[in-house]
Amino acid sequence: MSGNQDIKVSVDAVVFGYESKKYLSVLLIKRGVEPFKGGWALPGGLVLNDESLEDAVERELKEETGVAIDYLEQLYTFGLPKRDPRNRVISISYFGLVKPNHFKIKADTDAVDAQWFNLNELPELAFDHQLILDTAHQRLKSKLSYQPIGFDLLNDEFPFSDLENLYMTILEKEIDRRNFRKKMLSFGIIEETNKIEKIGSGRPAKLFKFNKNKFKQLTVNDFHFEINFV
Amino acid sequence: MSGNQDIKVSVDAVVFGYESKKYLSVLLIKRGVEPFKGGWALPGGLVLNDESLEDAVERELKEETGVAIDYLEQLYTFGLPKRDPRNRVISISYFGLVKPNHFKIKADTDAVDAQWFNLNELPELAFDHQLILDTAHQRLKSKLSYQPIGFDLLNDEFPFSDLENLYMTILEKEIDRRNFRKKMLSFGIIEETNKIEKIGSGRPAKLFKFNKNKFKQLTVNDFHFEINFV
DNA sequence: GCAAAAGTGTTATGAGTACACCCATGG
DNA sequence: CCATGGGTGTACTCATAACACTTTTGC
Repeated sequence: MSGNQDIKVSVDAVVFGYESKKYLSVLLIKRGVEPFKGGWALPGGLVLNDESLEDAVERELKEETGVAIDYLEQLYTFGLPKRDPRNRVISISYFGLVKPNHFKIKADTDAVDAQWFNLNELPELAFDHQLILDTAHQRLKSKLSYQPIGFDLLNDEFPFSDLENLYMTILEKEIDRRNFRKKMLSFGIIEETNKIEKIGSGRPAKLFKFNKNKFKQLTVNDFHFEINFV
Repeated sequence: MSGNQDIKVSVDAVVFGYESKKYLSVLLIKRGVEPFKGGWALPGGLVLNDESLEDAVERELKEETGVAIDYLEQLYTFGLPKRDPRNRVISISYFGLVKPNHFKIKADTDAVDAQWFNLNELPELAFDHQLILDTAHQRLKSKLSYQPIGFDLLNDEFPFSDLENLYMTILEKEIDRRNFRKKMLSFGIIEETNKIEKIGSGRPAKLFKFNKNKFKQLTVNDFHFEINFV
């Protein structure tokens, strides 16, 4: 019952980014060692003896990709005996989001081969990483409806159309713009700035801001965020 | 980055039971070894090298309590370096439910000291087990509203009042009986049996049954279960 | 016939849904 | 003045919420 357990502990992160009006992206790294050398995988690695799981994820992300993360939560722990072909390694997976601002991959690191992939054009992934990714994608889809995490995929100030498009892209649904805006604003957690963004053609858009503090206040008094459309 | 990682992997289970019209119970065991020898803790233990995490939980539950579990899902992984005072041990926690039928604790086992505790009258718990328990309690509360897991806390056939009381107990809310019944039945996942239960005083109650297959069918076609009352 | 719990229907209110035109800008 | 995307209001429908009396049994 003790002494001879031989299991390694690793963390892996599924980090999503959103390119305005386009698609979801996922952060992957090219493996430099066997197994699956040269293949693509989620950023991650073994946990050090004296660091917390969260610290491990953040360290690995920094080392392997240099990307700064805006939202991070634990996803699920994958532990089938054969998920790593060599040793037994269980993986505590994390789910992360980054704002477009923080997309930049720094090249000053070990495993230089970090890259954003369109979620619809993924390469084959090492280990059970496709399963982990699917789990994260599922989590993103469902959380979007009952927690205001979408804002961590947008810059601090954003035009309303970005928010609309984000929801439509992730939920893979058409959403009525008027109803969406009405409901979003009704929560009272989005503020209008007095800035205006002019890009491309068409009428310039007002910029809005998510008021995180307001949201936290409301949450205390059994306030419920929910966005659900047919 | 490899070779000298020294972290043990354990599983722990928070198993809830419901005593009709009374209260929620949690399954605990009395520890036979240090640390916290003689104290109460969640059932669990180290994962064996060649078993899956789920197998480990089920094995430990069987060994330590003899209780057969009706619902089991992964809860959260706790991994702070100091959560175990001696070695580093991360714990993958699970969330379980048992029907009243299966409450019996078999005494033919190692750690004989397994016992059900009223959730409102808990002893002090070993390690960070109170935190794990709180997390599980939270999960139970929130899942009850959007997944039909309440049925795994009742016998296969139950009077409607049991279901009502279960929801009121767990959600700590008064619920209008007429509206509750109307909504529950409207999902079409509960069947009336032609049995009747007479107990104590008052009018005897019809017994109902949860139709799991019907529920699964519906789930495929974007059916959404949700019970929310003010 | 009294106590205890089971069973049942209607109305009012508010949230969700469907739907289409005008506005501001750049070229 | 045309193309492009931003910004806005109303009416209908349906789900939720509030609410109280009757029925069946045991004692």
